[in-house]
Amino acid sequence: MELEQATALDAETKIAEAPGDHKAELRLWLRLLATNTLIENEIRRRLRERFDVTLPRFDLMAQLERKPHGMTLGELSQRMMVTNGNVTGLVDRLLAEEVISRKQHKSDRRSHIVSLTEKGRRQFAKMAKEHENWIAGMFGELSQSEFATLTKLLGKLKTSVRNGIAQN
Amino acid sequence: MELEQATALDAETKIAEAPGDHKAELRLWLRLLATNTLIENEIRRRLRERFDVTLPRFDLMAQLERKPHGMTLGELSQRMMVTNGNVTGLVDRLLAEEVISRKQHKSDRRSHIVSLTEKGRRQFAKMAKEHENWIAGMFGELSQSEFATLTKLLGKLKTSVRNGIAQN
DNA sequence: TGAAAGTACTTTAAGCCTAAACTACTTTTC
DNA sequence: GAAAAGTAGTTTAGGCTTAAAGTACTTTCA
Repeated sequence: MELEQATALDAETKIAEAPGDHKAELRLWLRLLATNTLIENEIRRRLRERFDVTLPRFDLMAQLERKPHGMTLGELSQRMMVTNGNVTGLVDRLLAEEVISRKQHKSDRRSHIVSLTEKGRRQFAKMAKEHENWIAGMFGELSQSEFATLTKLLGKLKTSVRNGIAQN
Repeated sequence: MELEQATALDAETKIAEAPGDHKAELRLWLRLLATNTLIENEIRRRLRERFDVTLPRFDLMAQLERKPHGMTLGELSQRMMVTNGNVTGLVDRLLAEEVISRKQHKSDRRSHIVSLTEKGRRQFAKMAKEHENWIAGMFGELSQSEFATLTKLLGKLKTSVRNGIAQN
């Protein structure tokens, strides 16, 4: 039943909400978005400065690194949550840098398997190590239990979002 | 004290970590990123489908809606966490749609004030209402207390990230 | 007061990203 | 087994985004 401050959150807001009002949900979304953007912009900046690489390229390499036998473009686009056309372009650019290779699928001639080259694996290993430290540095103020709670609740939110989207 | 499922988190990971290993932090970041992308992609899709508008344009209008007297392009780019050049382009497109207006700053001739037109205010009001419901629909599975905890912890994370970036 | 430094914004070049239309191939169905 | 439906990937057109360089104006300070 408290009034809202300029920037602070208010756990009791829902109680006083008018029907159809979802300010608290909106605030959570804006906070999630802002936090994400803050991190993403900084990671982008550092990847460029330190390794002259873009975040989408780093992300694509990270996906491939987990699958030594490679994966199809379609699987890549699903995992990266982007369109096929987007992956086509990224793959072209990474092929030109010789950090990935592409070969025909054995049985399905529409399909192609891409995987990291040796050069790609080496390059990615260096980047991944620093990247991990950057993230740890940014997350340093959270305690272990806050960490665990946040990870758990985000998992729950993710499930809720997936279901909310599926239903319409 | 829970054991890890195939996809679930593991609160005890840190204890067993090798020095210099930050898998738990990385997992939190990936989960934050995935959740954000999931929501953002869906909001983008619905804004396009329902109102034929892009997320950046919606976002810019949302910023202006909170400031009836308008704001400068620089203030917009700060709040939206994008570059000045980006805002220049967005403003051009929104001017062409006549949902915002731009006028010279009274005392500083380098500066311009943009604000929503009447048409823009009307359009935004309609969109904002549905947008709020979309978010609420996606977040529906969280309890009130989970909601409050998540909002609080994200606030803390945001502060940690800001500080982590500032220190370098 | 006038040169130097700084600020607000724009322009440019290049990469990212999407939806929609397309090509080539595979699977289903009758 | 051939037409229809479906799938993997590419192309295209257009918008978003950035870093870096440029223009026009304002502030600082010697």
